[in-house]
Order: sequence, then C-alpha cells, then structure tokens
Amino acid sequence: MDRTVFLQVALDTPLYQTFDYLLPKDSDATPKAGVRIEVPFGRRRMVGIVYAVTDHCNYPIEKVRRAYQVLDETPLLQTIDLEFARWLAHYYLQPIGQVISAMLPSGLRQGKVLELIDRKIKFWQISPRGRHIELEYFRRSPKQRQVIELLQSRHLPTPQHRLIQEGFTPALLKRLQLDELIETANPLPILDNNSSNSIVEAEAPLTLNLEQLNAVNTINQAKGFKVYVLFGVTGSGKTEVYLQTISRVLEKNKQALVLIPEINLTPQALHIFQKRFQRKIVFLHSKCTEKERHQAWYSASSGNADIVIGTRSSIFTPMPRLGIIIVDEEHDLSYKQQDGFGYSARDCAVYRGLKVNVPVILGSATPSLETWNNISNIEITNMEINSAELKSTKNESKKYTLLTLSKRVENATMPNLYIADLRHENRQSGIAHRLVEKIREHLTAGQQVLIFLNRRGFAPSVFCNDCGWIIHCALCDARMTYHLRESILRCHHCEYHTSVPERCSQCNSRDLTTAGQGTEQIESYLEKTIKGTVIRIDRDTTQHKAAFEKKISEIHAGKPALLIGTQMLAKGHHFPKLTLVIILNSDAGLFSSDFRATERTLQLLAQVSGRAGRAETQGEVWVQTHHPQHPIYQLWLQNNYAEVARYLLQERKAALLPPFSHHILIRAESPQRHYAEEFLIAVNRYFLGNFKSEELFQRTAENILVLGPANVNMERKAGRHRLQTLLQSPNRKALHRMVQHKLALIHNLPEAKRVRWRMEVDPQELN
DNA sequence: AGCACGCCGACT
DNA sequence: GTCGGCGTGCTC
Repeated sequence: MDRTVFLQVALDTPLYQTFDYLLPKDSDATPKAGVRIEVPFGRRRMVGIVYAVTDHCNYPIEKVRRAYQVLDETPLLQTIDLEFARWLAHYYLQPIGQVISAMLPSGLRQGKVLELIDRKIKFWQISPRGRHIELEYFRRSPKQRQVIELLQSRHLPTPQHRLIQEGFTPALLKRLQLDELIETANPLPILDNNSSNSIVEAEAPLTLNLEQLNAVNTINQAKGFKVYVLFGVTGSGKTEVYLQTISRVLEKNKQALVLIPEINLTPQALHIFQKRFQRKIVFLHSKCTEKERHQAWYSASSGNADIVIGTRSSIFTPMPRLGIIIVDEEHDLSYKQQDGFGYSARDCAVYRGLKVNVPVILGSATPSLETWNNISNIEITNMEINSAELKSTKNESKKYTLLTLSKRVENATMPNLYIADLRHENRQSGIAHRLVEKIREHLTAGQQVLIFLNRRGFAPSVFCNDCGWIIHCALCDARMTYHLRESILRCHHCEYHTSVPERCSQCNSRDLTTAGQGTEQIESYLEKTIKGTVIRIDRDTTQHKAAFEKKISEIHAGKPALLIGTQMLAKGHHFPKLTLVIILNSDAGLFSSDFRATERTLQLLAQVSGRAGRAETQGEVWVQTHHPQHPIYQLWLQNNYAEVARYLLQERKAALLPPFSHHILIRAESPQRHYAEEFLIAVNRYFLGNFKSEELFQRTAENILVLGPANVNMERKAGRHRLQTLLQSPNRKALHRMVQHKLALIHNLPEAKRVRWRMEVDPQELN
C-alpha cells in the first residue's frame, strides 16, 4: 500500500531548515533528490532543490502544501553533492538552502531550462601560427594586421559578429583562415578533441628534475584521499607537477578540478593547460558571462569536461568522475569568501577530497600556517637545530604530506635579499637615492625593475600644516587619499570622494599639504628622475578592460622598463627580464593588530621577492624600512619559509591562536552603533548566561572564550558602525556545538532585525 | 530575505 | 479622510 510521499525542499531563505511539500498534482513519478522544484512559499513562488524524499513530515500535515512542478528529470546535484552541501551548512553555520543556492549558477537557481549554447554562432581565435607571426608580414594588408593584433590580444574566442561590428568582413576572416593565421573556435573555451576545427597542438611534457619527479610519483601513487602540500619556491615548476599528475588522472578517465586565486592572470594560466591537453577544459571565473558559466557548469557536472579550472566558487562544481583537486597558491586570501557565507575554498577542497576519496594538492611557495601545521613529514634536514622543539610541536592532527621543490628550474638562482635602512638613507618621494641609482643600473643593463607599493593614489593623507587637522572620509574612519591627476580626494574603503579643499575646515588655513607616497607619486617622481619607460599597474591605471593585458604584454615584450605596482602585480606573473625588486612600504604590516599580519607580510615579501631573477641573471630584492631589526625582516633575510613557518607556529602555539585554537566571529553592523551593540550583547547572553557587558573577556561554562562586543579596527565604514564578538576555543567541536545550538535563537532575536549580521567560521581577517 | 499586516503621523 | 513610515510575524 502506498504511503504519502513528502519532499524536503531546500529554499534560498535565511532559515536553517528544509521545507516539506507534497508531490505536484498528477505527477507520474516520485522525483529524485537533487532535482529542482517549483513550490509555493508564503505568498511567493520559489525554485528550490529536492533535498530528500521521505514518507513522514514533522510539520502539521494539514499545513503542508503541494509543490507546483518538478523542473528536472535528472538531478542537478547528486547524493554526494547534497552531502557536501549538508556538511558545508553545518560547518559554516549557514542555512542549507543558501548553501545549495550558492552551489548553482544563478540561471539554474532561477529555474531556467538547461539549454546548450547556440552552436550556430561562429567564433574566431588566433592560430598557433598567427600567434607567432611577425607583424612585418602584413606590410601590404593593414586590415589583416588589425585582425591578427586584435585576436592576439584576446585569450578567449571572439564571436564573428563582434569582428564584423569592428568593420572586418567575413571574406577577410576567410582569407586569414586559409593562411592558417586564425581559426574557428568553440564558442566557449572548451577544447574538444574530437571536433575537427580544433587544431591546438598538445605540447609535450617538460623533463622533470628529481624533486618534481618525486612529487609526481608520490602523488600518482595515491590511492584515494591524501593531502599533498606542494611547497615550491617561485619558479620551481609547480605547474609542471600539476600538469603531469593531471595527465595521469585523465588517463584513468577521471576529471581534474584546479582552483586558482582570483587574479588577473587567469588567461595565461589557462593557456598552459590548453596547450598541454587536447581535452575538454572549462573555466569558471568572475568574468565569465552567465551563459558561459552555465555551459561550463553543465559540461562539468554532466561529466563531459575533463578539466575544470576556476576560482573560489568552482569548488562546488559537481563532477561525477572527480579524480583530483588542486589548489594553487593555497595561502591566497581570495579563497576565503568575504561576503555571503564565508567559506574557505581551500578547506572545502580538503573536505571534498576526503568525501570523494581523491587526492588533494595544496601548492604554494608560502603555505598558510593552518596548512603547514598539518604536515606530518616535515623534513628535519632543513632544521636540524630545532628538531627537538619541532618534534614537540607535532600532534596527532598532522596528516598532510610535504613535497618540496627547493630549486628553480632552468638553473635560475634565488635572488639576493637586501635591506635599505631608511634611518640612514637620503631619500625623496619616499625612495632612497641609493635605490634610484640601483634602478638606473639595472635599466642600463637592459633589465626590468619592479617597485612594489601597496598604496594607490598620490599621497595617503592630507593635513593642515597649521593645526594638524587630517582630512577624513565622511562615511568611514579612514583618511582620504589624494589623487593628483584627477585632482580629487578619494576614500579607499568606500565610494566617497570630494574635491580638494582650498582651506582647512578647522582653522581656515590655506596651508594644506600631503603626507606619505602612493604609486602615483612614485611614478611621477621616477618618470622625471630616470629616463626610460615607466609602467604603473594599479586599480587606477587598469580600469579599462584591455589596459591591464596591454601593460602585461608590454612588460613581456622584454624592453627595459620600470614597473610600479600594487598587489595586482605581485602575484603569479612571470617576468623573465625582471632582475630588481624594490619593496617600498612593507612597514605598514609590522604593527597591525591582526595576529595574522606577520604571516601575511612574510608571505607577501616572499611572493614579491620571487618575481626577481628568474632567468640566468642573478636577481636582487630590496626592502626599505625604518625597522631593519624587526624580526619580520630578519626572518625574510634568511630566505627560508620553512623556518618562518616554524617560528610563527611557535608563536601561535604559545598564544593559543589558530591553528592551535579555533575562531567563530559574529559581526554586526548598523548605521546606528547601539543597534549593533545591543544585538551582540543579546547574543552574548545566550552564550554566557550572566553576561556582564563591562568585561571584554569572558568564558562560557565549556571554557570557550567570548571576546566582545568589540570595535572593529575601522569602526565606521561606508556609513555603518561595525562591531564583533569573537569566540575562541582549542576545542573546535565544543565551539561548534555551542553556536549551533543557539543559531536559531540568535536568528529570531528581535535585536537581529535591526542590524546586518553574519556568522563567520575560521575568519581570516579580524579587523 | 521577502512580503504582508497593522498601527500611528502629515499631506493631497 | 488616506498615503506611507517601519515594527512584527510568518514562510512547509
């Protein structure tokens, strides 16, 4: 006898539950878990995912409503994906419906029909021959030259209609195709080995050095889940290790998932994969159009694509034949989602690897301390001196295997590191004269130089010489940055900007002046001082889409040039002609209140330093500082990240900070400070019972540390006051349990209605 | 989150 | 008289 069937449906609401529904009218079959379903929800009509099919319901049966219709025959999410979602929701303390919603491309979320892309549109891309053709070849045919230049600059196929809009004719394109200078391409960056128009050649694998070979062999021996930390200095050939392990995975007819940080270099990285594998590769990154994302997602989840390369959120892409997960630059902050539900794609990757039982590679020249602490086979050879101490830091949680690549490929050496002590240097516009001389030397020798300064604009603050008044943002607790070319004051923390005032608003003096230097000032100073090409790369100079790539290819052309850049330029780019790197303002990271600041600064120093001297030429790196004796610089000079990690882990252990304890952060913000504060106080009462608001530190019965409500470093940002409570415990389970139990209560607090609040597990930034 | 209901202040 | 402010409550 048939029993009534109930569908537990996950809906995108902030409620920590699923909702029960009856089958749609005259439905012929029971839907499978993982299909989309349209249901009535309050007065709304929503699309959800069938999370489970059961024969009972916990809700008063007379109030259970009937679903409108099932939208898919085959599930979009498989059982294993739903289990992944369940774990995510539990671990990150998020409503299941919102987690599942984040796993789907937005079109599918809204109930759109899965449709394949229109194959009738013709796409063009540069051919291997066209990529390397001398432009001289087009002396007599400027139109052809324009097409070639355009397509050379593009990393993704360009639709024909776009080229026709640009004034090119189909006949012209046909002509170039005949000369094998351009080729038709699949509409998406999908390389399909059985499509006749794909003529991308497979590039042969490179020869591995011993360390690389060892890494590849070790990973290839993995049977099921195992985490490998591929610890390789910049230029040590991590990518080649990825490629050759992927190659083995593909042979076994499995799929590979490769996560990369959210940086501008993606097109180059992707090209490497395209050249190596004549397989279906799909890309998922922030610049994908909705349609591309949809298509890539479909291709991956149907098992059609062999390799998925993407940023943070691609960790959720369903892949039925998943065989390996690679997280490149695993320490990178962009793996941490900052808004919405604050997951770490790297941590999710490790969990997913465990769940699906496949190996996970975490690659970095500067692994995060969380990762480092999990390594089981730290090589004692590197650190004989402290091996006794090291052993004492070991605990049962060590479970990752360390694979070290200590040498740069092609005989490139590591750069020499130097400190410029600003206390004894003459300087102008924030740069020591001695270093300007250095720049000249290297440029004259035909090399390129990089100046790293993590500060846009002309000057980071403007003040009154008479009364000392500093101009602040109207919406944030932050100073205004002066932008010379625009002649404007900008806040770098919100959209607020204003014209430069004539007079001090406090004392009416006309004597306003700037303090400090940004990239704009360094650029204008050095353009005058040295004669040569200066290329500045920061958010201000790369606003137009093509500008960034244009500058990068200008650098790659290899002519002597001085590059001035922020973070943007620091990561992932390989500039073979770069021999001198100067880091201008790393002191900023020395006195931060965030306990992770030291780790971040050292990672950044190492990453930036790694840009220097990749080819046969010896590179040098200079750091300018007022505090040359600071331990950060002493550690940096040793040029031994393993030692850095060891040292920092000792500190963390002594202070019982992560990874030796665990954090959950509750943030609240409101235009009215007291609303945020009252909410957090109400939350604390749940944890502490007799919470005394005048004490900053308190402990719960389970000995969990409750710290707050406390101000965030920049208390007011974009017009909102921000406060937070930090929960800390060495016992992750106890911490989770406590918060889990109060979650629904917190959500229902009347105080919660008046503020924007969110829960963050494993926060990466405490300010 | 949405979306409705409901109960008070200043406007055509 | 009603338009609309946002406090409160509910969603299978």
